[in-house]
Amino acid sequence: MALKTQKDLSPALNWFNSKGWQAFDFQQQCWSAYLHCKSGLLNAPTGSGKTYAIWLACVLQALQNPKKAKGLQVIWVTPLRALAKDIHSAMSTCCREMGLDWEIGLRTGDTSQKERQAQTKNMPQALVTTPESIHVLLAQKNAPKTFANLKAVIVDEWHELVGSKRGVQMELALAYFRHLNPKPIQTWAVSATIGNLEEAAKVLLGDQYEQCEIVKAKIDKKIEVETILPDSVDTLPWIGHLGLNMLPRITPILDEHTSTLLFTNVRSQTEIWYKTIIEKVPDLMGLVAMHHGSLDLQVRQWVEEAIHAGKLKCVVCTSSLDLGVDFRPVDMVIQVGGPKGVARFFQRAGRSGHRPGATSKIYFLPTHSLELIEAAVLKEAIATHQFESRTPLLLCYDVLVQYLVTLAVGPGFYPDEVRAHVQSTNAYKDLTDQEWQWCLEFISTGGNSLSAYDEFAKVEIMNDGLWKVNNRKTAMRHRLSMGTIVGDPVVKVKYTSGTYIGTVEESFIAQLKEGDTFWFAGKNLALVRFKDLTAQVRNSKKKTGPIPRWGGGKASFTSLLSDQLRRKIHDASISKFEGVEMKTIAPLLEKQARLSALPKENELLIEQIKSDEGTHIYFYPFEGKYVHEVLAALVAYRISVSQPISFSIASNDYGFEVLTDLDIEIEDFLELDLFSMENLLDDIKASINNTEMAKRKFRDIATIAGLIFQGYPGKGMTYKHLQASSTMIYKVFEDYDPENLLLKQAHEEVLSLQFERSRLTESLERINKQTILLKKLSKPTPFCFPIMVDRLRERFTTEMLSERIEKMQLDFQT
DNA sequence: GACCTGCTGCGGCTTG
Repeated sequence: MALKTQKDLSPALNWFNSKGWQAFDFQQQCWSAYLHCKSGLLNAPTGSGKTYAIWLACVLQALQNPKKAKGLQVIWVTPLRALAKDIHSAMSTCCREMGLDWEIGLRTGDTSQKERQAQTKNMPQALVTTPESIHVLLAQKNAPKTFANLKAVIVDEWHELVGSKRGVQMELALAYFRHLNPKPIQTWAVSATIGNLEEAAKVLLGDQYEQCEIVKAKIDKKIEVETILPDSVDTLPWIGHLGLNMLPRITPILDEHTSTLLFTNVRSQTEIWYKTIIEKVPDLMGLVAMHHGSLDLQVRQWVEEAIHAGKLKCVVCTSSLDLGVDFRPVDMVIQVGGPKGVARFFQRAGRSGHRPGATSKIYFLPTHSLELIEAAVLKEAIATHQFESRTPLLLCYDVLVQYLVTLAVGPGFYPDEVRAHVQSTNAYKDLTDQEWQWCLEFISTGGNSLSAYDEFAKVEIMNDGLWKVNNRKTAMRHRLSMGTIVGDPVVKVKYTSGTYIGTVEESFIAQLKEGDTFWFAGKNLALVRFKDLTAQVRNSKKKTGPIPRWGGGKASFTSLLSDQLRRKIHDASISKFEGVEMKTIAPLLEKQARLSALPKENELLIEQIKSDEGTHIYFYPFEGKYVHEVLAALVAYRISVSQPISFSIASNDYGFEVLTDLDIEIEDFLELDLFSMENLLDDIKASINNTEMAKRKFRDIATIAGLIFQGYPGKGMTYKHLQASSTMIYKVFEDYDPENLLLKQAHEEVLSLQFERSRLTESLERINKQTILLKKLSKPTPFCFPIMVDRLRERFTTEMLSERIEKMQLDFQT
């Protein structure tokens, strides 16, 4: 029975009061929506108590029924194991204090086998878990029984999942629950920073969207953003991303606060900052630590505990600490370098002052001069509550195939039933008959091209029409490779004693000889031997040596950030400099205007410079690195079709360069309609090395779809091996089964995810409306210099690079 | 004078 009166909420209010907290309107709103059996989305800033709001709703409803509930009632899903652990302990305490006789279970990959078995026998009333673990439960024979009594599912940090295949996996699990149970299951997403709330709610609820309620907290979370300004813009470099020269400005901030998180954008930067801090500020030795995804998990857990316990003053970290410290606020946050997106910046800011009513504070440390504009944009976007949208994924055949095998490994399935609930999701609502048949065929025979190999015919059709995996080895292999996260193979770094330190890339270790030293995890290490994907090391006294670099996804400006950035530059072009950041950078932008120009919003700036390298042409769409990479390839391709010229290309978030060693004039080529929308897709396919990228994407897709077995836990596979088997399958599909949906998906993902097709189209449309502002220059400008250096860096070592830069400066001073 | 570049995330087994 639903509750209706204010009085029914009083246990929750009392509980809040007993904690010394204050319940906000949105919490009461959330409770009454929940108590009226609604589903929906709860949107409130970090640290506002939204977690408790929704949890208390579950508890209040449970309290209505004095008998102890049988079986699993509530599932709480989080994207992180660490978060699951935190929430589990908070929920247990809450239940005890409210007098609810419920068992709260925790199930992630960390859960012991014993505990798992106990759960299978006797499910707790509430389970805190991850999307992957839910699917593991779905792969058990008794899955229908396990979830038969389910009343509610809460998906925490939904914005982290929407927009990824993990989100699609969650959609499928929710659809399964909904169709298993005739009674409606209350489904709530909890989310802080997301631009497309409504769409996110739609994705959560699929075809049950009509019952949706969006509860939006009207709390104005106070966030103070302060840019650490240089004394003058001249002291900030034009290029670079480390920001180490600003360290003297950081130390006073560390002194003034008990605990600070210092966010950097990349792992090697974290290592470098950590090293520099303890070298330059020896007082902080032992009070600073570092945290990133390639460090040993235990070390990371220790660091999280230590900052919470006040043993550390500062942790230098990457996004690895974006989440996961939900119940552990720090005093101060510093962001080094541009975060490339508003939501990410906001999220990090929220790590400080993480309490209802408290003000969060974040310092932004620009590492090169143009980042001052980014600083101004971030400040404004946060003040006006603008956040990026998370685009939900559609028709991921790989995830669907995995899901079907999961069900076949577990209870087995009848295709018609499953098709109905699969199509009730947002991701697969447009799945065609043909595509569905293809998926069924694929899991039962291996499809057109793989039917000769038994191992791909995973699912058997029983006499009664049930689709089932009977082969034990197939079932085990499937359980071993569930989930949608495909990691790159890595090299483990261990002491000779066996103590684990962390992971680096194969290519980094490959360049070292035995005895060579390097700096990693805050230690000087020497390589002893490298065998079986493990680097054995010992401590070294030598202080020199390289710092590992990890390859990974390159962040690009989000479109929200790019839009605002173009506006700021437009403002600058009419000498409008608002805010301290813009005032500080004004002299540099004026220099840009003097040397070349500042484009208005309806203009596209193109700069042409001749050097002894040849003709450099720079375009500035200000659209983020990803889009620029494609545009650069497109422009180079379209010119080269008209006459045989070869180009080298480079790009950053602001613009891109095409360079040829020939002496050309750009206006000869502008008539070619370089940015035309005609034949766009074909030209892009021809210009970028589409197949190479698609092959890499295909590796992930093939792994998710269960075509490539990643090996047994702990054993691992070398990169070469993995790539080899996926290349083989790719080739088989290409030759014998070109209509293969997984192949199609790989090409599609390259275009839509890597190259942001929709953004590309938008920016081309804009460019076509813009007037071209062509400048022929003899000296590099603040805009083009960083791109120029970026291109060189790819070809030269550091020493050679500094010589080149010196030479370049001499060249241009003439 | 300017330069060290690009994140995160989960899950599973064997068998003495």
